[in-house]
Amino acid sequence: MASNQTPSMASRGVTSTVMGTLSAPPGTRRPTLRDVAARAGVSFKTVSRVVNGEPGVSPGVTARVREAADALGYRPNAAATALRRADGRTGTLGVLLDDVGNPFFAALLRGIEEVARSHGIAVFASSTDLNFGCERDMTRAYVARQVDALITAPAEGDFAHLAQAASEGTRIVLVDRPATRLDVDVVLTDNRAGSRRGVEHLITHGHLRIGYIGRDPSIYTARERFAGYVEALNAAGIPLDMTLVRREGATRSSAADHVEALLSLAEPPTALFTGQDLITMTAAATLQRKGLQYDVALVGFDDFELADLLQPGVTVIAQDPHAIGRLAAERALGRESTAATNVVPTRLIERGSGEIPHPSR
Amino acid sequence: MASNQTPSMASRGVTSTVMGTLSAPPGTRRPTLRDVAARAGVSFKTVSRVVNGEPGVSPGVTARVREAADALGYRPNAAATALRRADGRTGTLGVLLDDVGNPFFAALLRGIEEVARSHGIAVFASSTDLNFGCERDMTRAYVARQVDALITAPAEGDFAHLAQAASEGTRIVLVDRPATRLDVDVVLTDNRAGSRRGVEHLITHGHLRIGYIGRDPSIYTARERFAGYVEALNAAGIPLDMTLVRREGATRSSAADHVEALLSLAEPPTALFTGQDLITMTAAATLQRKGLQYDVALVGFDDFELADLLQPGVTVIAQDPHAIGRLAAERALGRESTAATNVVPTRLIERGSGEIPHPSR
DNA sequence: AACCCCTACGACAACGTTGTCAAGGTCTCA
DNA sequence: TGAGACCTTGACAACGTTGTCGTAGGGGTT
Repeated sequence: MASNQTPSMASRGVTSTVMGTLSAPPGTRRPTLRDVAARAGVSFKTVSRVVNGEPGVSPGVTARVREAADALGYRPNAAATALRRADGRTGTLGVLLDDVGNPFFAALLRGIEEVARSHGIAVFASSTDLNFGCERDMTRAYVARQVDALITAPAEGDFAHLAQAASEGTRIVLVDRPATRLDVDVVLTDNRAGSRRGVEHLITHGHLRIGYIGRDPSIYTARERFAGYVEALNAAGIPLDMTLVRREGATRSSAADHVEALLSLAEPPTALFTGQDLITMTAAATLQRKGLQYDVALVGFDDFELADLLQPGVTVIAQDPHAIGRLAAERALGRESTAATNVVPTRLIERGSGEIPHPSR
Repeated sequence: MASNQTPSMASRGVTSTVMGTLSAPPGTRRPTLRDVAARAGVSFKTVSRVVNGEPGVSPGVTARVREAADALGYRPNAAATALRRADGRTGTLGVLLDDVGNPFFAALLRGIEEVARSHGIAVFASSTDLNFGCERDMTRAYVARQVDALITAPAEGDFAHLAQAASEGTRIVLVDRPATRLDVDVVLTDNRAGSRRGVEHLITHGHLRIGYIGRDPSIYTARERFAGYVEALNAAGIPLDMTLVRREGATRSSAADHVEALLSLAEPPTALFTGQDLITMTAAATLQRKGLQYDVALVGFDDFELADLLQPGVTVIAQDPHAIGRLAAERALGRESTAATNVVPTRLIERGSGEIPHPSR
C-alpha cells in the first residue's frame, strides 16, 4: 500500500529540509506555457494546443512538448484559463449549506463532491448557519469567483440574491427546500410522503392516538412532515387531535419535555411520530428512562447512526442525503435547459420501535 | 440488528415535474471595471482604486464611482484579480480529507471553514477515500487553481506531490497524521496520550486484563493509540498479553468477532479498550447482545453521537476535530514562518461503561 | 515669476491563457 | 507546373484586473 517511489526530483530542487524554516517560495515561479515553449523550441501557442489536446500538431512536436511540460512539471494556470475562456467556465461549483458538519449536510456534500470530482470540477463548500446575511455574502463571493453553478439550501424569505446570480448566468440548484418565485432546479426529499408512510405504519399496528413532535412550522421540512402526518390521519379517518401535537423547539431538553407532557395526558398517545433526528433520539432516550420503550411505539423521521443499537432499535423514515447531493450535482453540471423539481424518495426502516402494537391488541 | 428495509415507495422512484425554462443568461454580461468607469465618467483605473480602497481619490469621485458600482451590481472578477496580483494570492484554501461525509472529517472541515470564512477565504473541499492516485490528482488540481494553502490528511508513504506543491509556494498543513521528511505544519490529536489516559482509567477501576481492539497498524493513528495502550500497561507494571490484542479490520462484523473471541478466552478480559468509534459502537452493541454491558468495562477512542443514550453510557476519549480544523486553518492562513507540530489534547468523558469496576472488587 | 511638491487622475503594460487569423509548407489533382 | 486545399505553426489580440509611471493643475515657497 505504501508505494516505494523514489523521488527522482532531487535534481529539480524539490527536496525538503528535515526541520527548520517553512519552505518559502525560493524564487520557484510556477512554469508557464512560455517556459515549456522555450524548452521545447516552439511557440507558446503550440504548447497550448498540445496541453488542451487540440488537433493540428504533428506527433513529433507533440512528443517534444509533452516531454518539456513533464520535465518542468507544468500545470495550466486556472485563473488565466477562466479569464480567457469564451464560455467563461471556471470548472468550479459553489455549495452553501446550513452546516457542513451536520451529518445530513455532510452526506449531501459528499454526494455532490463525488459527482463533481468525476467531472473534474472543484467544489467550494461553506456553511451558513441559517444566517441570511452570511448566505447572501457567500453567494456573492461565489458569484465573484465565477462558479459555474451554485448548490444551496436557501433560507426562507428573500431570494433576490439568488435571482440576481441566476440572471448573471450562474446555474442554481436548490436542495432540501424550495424557493418561491424562482425558476431553478430543486432537489427535495419527499417529506410529506415519507411522513405519511411512517404514520400509516403506526396506524397499521393498531394505533389511533399518535403523538406528533416536530420542529417549528416556520421551517419548510417541518411543515411538510406535519402535513404528511395529517394526511395519514385523514386517510384513516382518525380525527386530528391538536393536544397530541407539539411543534416547537428542537433542542434535546424541549423534546424531552414534549414527550413527558404527551405521556402525562389523561388519555396519552400509544405511539409517537417524531419529525427530526435529534427529537427522535431524545424521545427514544426519554422512553427508555421511563421504562416505556417497549410500550409506546416510536417512528422517527431521519435515520441516525446507532438507531439499530438502541433497544429496541428505532424504526425510522430514512432520507438519502447522499442521493440528493448526487442528483443536485448532476443537475448543476448537466446541460438540461429546463428547470425541474426532483423528489428523492424516503425509505422506511423497521427496527422494532415502530412495530410495537397497540396495547389492546 | 439486521435492519428490515422496506422501500416505502418503490413505485414512485425519482419523479420530476417540469416547471419551466431555466433562466439562461439573457446577454447579461457581468459588469467590469470599464462598465462602471463609463457610467461614472472616470477611467477604469480610478474605479479600481475606489473598489480596492486605495488612497488618492477625491471624495466626490469616490462617491460617484460607488454609486455607479452599486447601480450595476459590480463584483470584481476573482480570476483576473488572482492573475494580476503581485503576491499571487487567490483567497482560496484547498482541503483534502479521507471523506467529508465522515463525522470526524465533517467536523474538521467545519472548523476550517469557519476560520476561512472569517478571513474572507473560500474553501475547496474534496474526499480522497484514501486513494493515493486521487489524492495526488486533487493536490495537483488545487495547485493549478493556485490555492494559497492546502490542508490535507495525507496517505501513508509517498509525499512527493506535497513536497512539490510546497516548493512551488503552496503552504501545506497536515491534519490527523504527519508525513515523514516534510517540513510543514502538522495538527494532530494526541492519540498516544489519549489512549494511555483511557487505559489508565480502566486500570484505576481495578482492571488488569484489558482487551485491545484497534485498526490495522499500517494506520498511523492506530499505531499511536496502541502505543498509548502499551505505555499505560507498562506504567502500571502490567505485562503486555498479546492474546488480548486484536489489531485488524474495522468493519462492524470483524469488530464483533473480535469481541466474541476475547470474551471466549479461558481467562477473558474484564475490560475492553477500543481504538475507533465504529469498533466502540460495535463492541457496545455486542456486549449488550450478550447481556454483559454491566459486567465488562468499556472505554473507546472517539466520541460518537448517542454514546450517552446507550445503557450504560459509553465512556470515551473524545477528540476535538472542530478544534483541529480551526487550528489547521489558522496555521494555513497565518504568517508564521516556521513549521510546527500542533497537538490537540483529548478529553475523557465518563458515562458509565468505563467506570464498571473489576468484578473482584 | 520661477521653482518645487503634492494631489488626483489617466495611460499603459503585464499576468497566463485561449481565440483568431495569417503565413508557410506539403500534397493533390488537373 | 500551377492552383487550390490542407496541414502545421506562429503572431497577436483579448480577457479583467493590478502595478508603474506620467501628467495636469493647484498651492506654497523663494
